[in-house]
Amino acid sequence: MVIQLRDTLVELIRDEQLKPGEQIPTEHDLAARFSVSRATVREALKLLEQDGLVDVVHGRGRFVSANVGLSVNRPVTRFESVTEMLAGLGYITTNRTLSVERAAPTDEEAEALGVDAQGEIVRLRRLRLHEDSALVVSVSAFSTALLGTDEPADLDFTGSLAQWLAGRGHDLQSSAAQIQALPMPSELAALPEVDGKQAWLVISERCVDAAGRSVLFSREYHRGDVFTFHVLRRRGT
Amino acid sequence: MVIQLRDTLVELIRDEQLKPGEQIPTEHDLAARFSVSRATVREALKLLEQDGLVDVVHGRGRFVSANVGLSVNRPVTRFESVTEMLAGLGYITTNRTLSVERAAPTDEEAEALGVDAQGEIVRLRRLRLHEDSALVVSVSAFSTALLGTDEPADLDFTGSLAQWLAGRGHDLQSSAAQIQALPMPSELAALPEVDGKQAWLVISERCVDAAGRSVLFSREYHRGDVFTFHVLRRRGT
DNA sequence: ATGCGACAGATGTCTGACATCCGCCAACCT
DNA sequence: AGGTTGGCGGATGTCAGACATCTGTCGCAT
Repeated sequence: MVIQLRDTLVELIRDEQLKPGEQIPTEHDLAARFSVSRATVREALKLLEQDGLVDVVHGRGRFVSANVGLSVNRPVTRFESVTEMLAGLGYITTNRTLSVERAAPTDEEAEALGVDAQGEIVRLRRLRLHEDSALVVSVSAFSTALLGTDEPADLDFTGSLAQWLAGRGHDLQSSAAQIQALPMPSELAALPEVDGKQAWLVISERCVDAAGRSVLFSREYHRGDVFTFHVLRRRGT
Repeated sequence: MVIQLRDTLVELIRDEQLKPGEQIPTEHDLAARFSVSRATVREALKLLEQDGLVDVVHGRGRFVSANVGLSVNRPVTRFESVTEMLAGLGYITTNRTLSVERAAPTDEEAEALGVDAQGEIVRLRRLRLHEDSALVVSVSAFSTALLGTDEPADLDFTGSLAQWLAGRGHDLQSSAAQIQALPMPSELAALPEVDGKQAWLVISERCVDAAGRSVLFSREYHRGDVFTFHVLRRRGT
């Protein structure tokens, strides 16, 4: 109910054309208007404050803040698989697996997955192709323990890796990501489908499942002339 | 007090080594422990829920969620000027102004600033140099109204543009930003300090002041081999 | 004119109560 | 014996009312 009220209040602010600086109704009024208690109203308003949509001044009231009016479509802060992202952008792509193999982890992979640097991980390299050109190049690493009795070569990763992991009990929930602009490593740039002259927008992320375990480290190269990421930025916090 | 309690609870979760899935003390216990009312505890906990740090199950309790353990240093979601960012990363840079001039806005600039496409804006192009090499190339646009009686050429922008705007009553608060990986436009790549072969990490953002006005549209090119942005990503919301 | 206090109205916090949901377990029925 | 039901404890969700604290305003006394 608090959540519902919060969303209602957001609508109210957006729809009533309340401009930054304007005062919003008091807790008492809102409680009366929506037939809920003041405590409930306060919890909803607190959420809006944390979102930076309203500012509060003790003794005076609440005022819509500067951030209203700023919004973006698919913020990078929303965790989603490459498959989901491409579908959301309307791209029809085909997946091609370049390689699936057991290999020694890079330092980065070892640290992210919490495995020994002398150990072994599964590394999966894939292309997302659109009209015979690679839009995204993915290099993913995960623990060999997830294979169970299967060998890497037996598996079919042309679908969503996130889905495959979910089937093994690891629902990806969130990640800590790095964003860089890099050229394509020469080994991958050598492929005919991969444009080696592009700037590539690279997301390297450590993904954790619902239980908080680091399950996947992946680096996704997004073609620079195709992809744009969006994000809202705020002072403080 | 709610905010203070929220931060205390975050510490409590982090320091007590509570792992994802573990239950946190009940509202009643927390209220007793910190000598506050249950209402106050609830407001603080609601904030943690919105942050995705705890999950709540009606009738059972609250449990620390998967996102605990994920954190990054200087998230892109934190709005800061290039000057602040470079200082935070420990770079000592010198500013060089390439040009300040009245000019016709690009479509993008006109839309972001809410000015007529046939109108005029001030465009400022600057370099942040480190050891005679450009780390960041900025192209900023703002309304000519901000000049007052001054002419562009009279102004000194070697300091922080954000500070200059603040002095004119426009404290930059937040922005909606795009992130791309692009080559440097040829005109700027021609400069000896600018590496034209680099991939550049580009942030184009519309910045709004405390009153919610779109004050500044800027595009910052960050050298790809130097800069890495960080961000937390979460499912939902 | 200036300063001070009363006052209204807003948010911040507290208290106690009841509603609802969940997990558990004992009593019950078949 | 086994499955169902109902009660109970404990957790969150919501409510009503009260008081505390802060802000701006207005009127009155100096």
